[in-house]
Amino acid sequence: MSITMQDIAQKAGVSRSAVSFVLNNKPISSQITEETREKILKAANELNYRPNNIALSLKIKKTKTIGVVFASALGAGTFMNEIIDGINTGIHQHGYNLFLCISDNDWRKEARHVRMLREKRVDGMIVFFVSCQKEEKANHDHLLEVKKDGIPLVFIDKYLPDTDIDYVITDDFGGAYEAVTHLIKLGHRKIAHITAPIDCTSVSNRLEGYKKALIDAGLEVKEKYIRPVDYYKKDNNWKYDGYQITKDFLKMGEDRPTAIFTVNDGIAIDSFRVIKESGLSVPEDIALVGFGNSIESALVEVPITVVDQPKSEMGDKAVEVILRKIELSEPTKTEQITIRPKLIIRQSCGASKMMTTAGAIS
Amino acid sequence: MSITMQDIAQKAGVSRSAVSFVLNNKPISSQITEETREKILKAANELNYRPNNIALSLKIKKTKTIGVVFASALGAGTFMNEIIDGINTGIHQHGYNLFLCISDNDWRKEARHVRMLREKRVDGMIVFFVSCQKEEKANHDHLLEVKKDGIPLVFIDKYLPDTDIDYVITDDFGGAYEAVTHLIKLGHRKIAHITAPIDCTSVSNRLEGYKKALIDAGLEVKEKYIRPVDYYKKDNNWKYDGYQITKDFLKMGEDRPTAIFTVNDGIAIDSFRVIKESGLSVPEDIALVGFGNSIESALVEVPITVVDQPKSEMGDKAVEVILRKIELSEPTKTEQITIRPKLIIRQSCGASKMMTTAGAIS
DNA sequence: TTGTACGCGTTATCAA
DNA sequence: TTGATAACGCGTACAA
Repeated sequence: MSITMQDIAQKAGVSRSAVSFVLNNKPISSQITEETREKILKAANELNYRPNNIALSLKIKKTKTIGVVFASALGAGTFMNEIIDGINTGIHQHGYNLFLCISDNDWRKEARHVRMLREKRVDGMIVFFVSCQKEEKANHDHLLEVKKDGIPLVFIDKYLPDTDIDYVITDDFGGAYEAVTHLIKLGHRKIAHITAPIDCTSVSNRLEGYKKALIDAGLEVKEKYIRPVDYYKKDNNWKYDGYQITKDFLKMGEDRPTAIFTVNDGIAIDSFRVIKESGLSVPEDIALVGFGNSIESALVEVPITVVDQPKSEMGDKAVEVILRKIELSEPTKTEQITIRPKLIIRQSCGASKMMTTAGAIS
Repeated sequence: MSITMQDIAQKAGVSRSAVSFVLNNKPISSQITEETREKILKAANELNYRPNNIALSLKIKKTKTIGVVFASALGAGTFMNEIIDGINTGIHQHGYNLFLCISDNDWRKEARHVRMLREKRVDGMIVFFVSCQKEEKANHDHLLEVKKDGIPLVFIDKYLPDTDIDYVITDDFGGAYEAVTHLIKLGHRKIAHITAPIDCTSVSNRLEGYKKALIDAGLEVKEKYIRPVDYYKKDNNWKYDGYQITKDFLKMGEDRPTAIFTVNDGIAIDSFRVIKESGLSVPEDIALVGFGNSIESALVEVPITVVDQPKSEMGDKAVEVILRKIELSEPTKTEQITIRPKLIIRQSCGASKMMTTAGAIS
């Protein structure tokens, strides 16, 4: 069915070697008549020939393909898109292509995908892995196998502690620290934090940043102001429920927080709705800061101040790292990159319209 | 570097054939001692073995991979995500995987991607192609080559007229017709349409639906109410500018339209902003209906009534079609599927809170 | 220029 | 159970 060099050779009435030489512009092909060369090119063209990359890959043991695994395609607005966009740009410039897998927040599916990518002999993998699914903690053996296999692996946005696997993440600690410090500077003293009930580095680092900012400002860290959301099921997908916690905060009377810093934008938007429904207003009664900078966060009635996760930069960097590993193929040292996020000040905390920026560090 | 069956055979002290039989659960392997079988399995496990799918593909001439090409990763909110999500679900259930390419609205890049996918010997391709980029009309030869090659090809969301290539699209005509009819029923007579300056089926079908709805209601189709947007450059990407056209409409005095139907949500949001800035209000002064149902459309201050493109259904269907083509491998008849969209009534046209729905047709 | 041969890792067939 | 051998399509090296 599919056209081979043999077919071209036949049609052009030359040898298969000649075809190979010409098609690959080998130095030897300079000793081939211009006439023969054109005959070959013409035949290839007429036959709609495309080299068989599978055969090539088998031979050279390289696929020029990067496997990318994401926990969710629709999780947080365009989170995946922006990262993919970053990955994509870099990847193609270097002649690599992208194998995409979505694990739907199911670590078993993730494991299947990761093993499949190994079988497909991708040259490297960029993984946004599943931390846990409701109750059950995720298993990560399949990721360690990749490492053991010697296939370049880079985590994105979160990492596995206690391993020396490369990663590119947002400075969650620093971002949270800056967000909370911003609130403190605006005069807030009762600052709550809504966190997520999962055990992953990004979530816990944000929590730590929140605590440290309070401590550095001489404020007390109060457990009653730190609450994890619950899950609820929507469209057959587990989502976070920011409503209940916010309601709880509103019922605290005297102790009611004057500001809430949430672990992500989705929850901040939930909070906004609850606050509004209760007759209070943002930012006058309660200030709000989210984390992520999803498109939604900017479109809410009162645009929400957020820590901007540098999504496409993470994608860019992840590509840089993985290509370095692939091309050097030497046992290089671990690269663990943290990108400093910007705080985007909008209207949900009543601050002036200035913007705090910070460059990237690594 | 990579472990082969040979390595396993060696380690287990058996023949390579035995390994192959056991690993593939061949009937012949029933004649193999339970002991040998376990030795083999154990060795495979200890060596962290994964079959080489490249070698397999070369032999069986199947990659179990579908190539997916998108014009843009960030074009319209989560448009791509939702389609990919649909594609992804179906694909994995059937043991297929997904090779993703983004052409950044550049048809030359698209051509490179499509040819690359042919070289990678994907079993089929789902393509959201580039219609044109500013001034220049896109070339589609690379898509015809795929067809000529006999590789199953399905277009998504728009198609190439004058070809018999399969596609799965939204009923753009019907959706537009319903949207405009809705406006007419609400009493509007001066209904404008903002279209796009590109020559592609989805855009022109929406325009035709708009016209037909007017005609069927006995209203006149006026050219002054039909205007294409201009492009502008943002983040190195061409975007549509809905602002200027809307401003022009507002300046029409007596003839000012009382309703605007836009070819997509992004433009509807632009229009909303212009209307609001001019001191007028939606829907009291001007009603608005968009097309797409991007997340943004629901989050605007006045949530926008939109035609809901059935994105994940399009993905689903595209997979169904392509798998049918792949597995049958017989020259089956062309499948061109049109999915009827729903009109989602929100607050931008002042209609009551009911929802018009319609099932899918094909 | 050509023809021949090898190797990449697998499946598959056949004879031992 | 085991070898041995062919085939998949290509790159490459070598002898003619």
